[in-house]
Amino acid sequence: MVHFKDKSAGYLVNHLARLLEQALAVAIRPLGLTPGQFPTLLALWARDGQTQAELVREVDVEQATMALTLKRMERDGLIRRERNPEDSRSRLIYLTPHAKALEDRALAQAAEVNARALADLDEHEAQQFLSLAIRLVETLRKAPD
Amino acid sequence: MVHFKDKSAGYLVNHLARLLEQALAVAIRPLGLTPGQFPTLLALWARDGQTQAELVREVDVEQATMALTLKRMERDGLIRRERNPEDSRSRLIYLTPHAKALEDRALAQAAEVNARALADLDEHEAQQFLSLAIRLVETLRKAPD
DNA sequence: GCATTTTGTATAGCATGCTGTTCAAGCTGC
DNA sequence: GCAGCTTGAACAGCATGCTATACAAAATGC
Repeated sequence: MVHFKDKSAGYLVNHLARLLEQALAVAIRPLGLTPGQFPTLLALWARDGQTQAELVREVDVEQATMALTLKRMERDGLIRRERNPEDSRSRLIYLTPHAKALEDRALAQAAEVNARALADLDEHEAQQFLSLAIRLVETLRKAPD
Repeated sequence: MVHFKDKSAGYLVNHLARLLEQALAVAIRPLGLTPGQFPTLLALWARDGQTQAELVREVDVEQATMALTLKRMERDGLIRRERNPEDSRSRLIYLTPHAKALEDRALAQAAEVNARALADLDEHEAQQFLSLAIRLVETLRKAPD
């Protein structure tokens, strides 16, 4: 019998997200990183010295979530904050040398987890899955409700 | 420029899962339900009177997670627990009449959220996405690490 | 030039997930 | 018939997400 859960995008995506997050957690634990830090690290590896508000827009989480993530990253020695000469409400967020040094190994672990998840799909199917996922994200980001 | 996040199954699925969970939260809030309760409700609507261990296997979350979810559901008047005559370590979990009465409306809301997420895809693409997602879930559930 | 609005952050409170630990009850083997 | 293993469940501690609130600094309007 086919259950609701095999026909529900929400159910499947939630389940898949938990499995992927777990796999990533295991893969990057030896580096002292956690899955929740990954999107912010990607943004900072791409461009160092951003404000919290910029990171919020790029990572698409709520400001309160980003504030807490940055607090943990600071605690863990991944970032430091310096005053922003342009706007004294905000501070600029910079990666520590330690966090910069982790980039290659962290990306390699993430790529390995992705490859493992997609292992059962051929090249075309994998690309298809990513394209469709992007379209769902875009659809939901635009939907006002 | 294409970012890592547009090529990473993990990044995309995490983002998509957050968007879908949020949309579902809004849609079922008027019913007094939360997204985390949904998988357990689906299992109990399909078969009432299961043990916690059975629900854990069906929903595929950790036992501690299920224990806490059930505690909140009990607090919210969605379930009650009765002693299991077969095994006094466990209790059988039953939906309250209130929770049973919510089934149709809750399923309708979930279906509406799924439809909205898939709105940009045609019939074939939507089916393709669900099939591929199922295969990723199965691959990761089998992977030992 | 000042009141109002907007923007940038922090914090509290809560839901949902995890690991680790503990404990009771059932099962197994000798 | 009991020691030891297995199974069912609860709870503590923590990460990651959300909403709601609060407040300071910047921008805007008149």
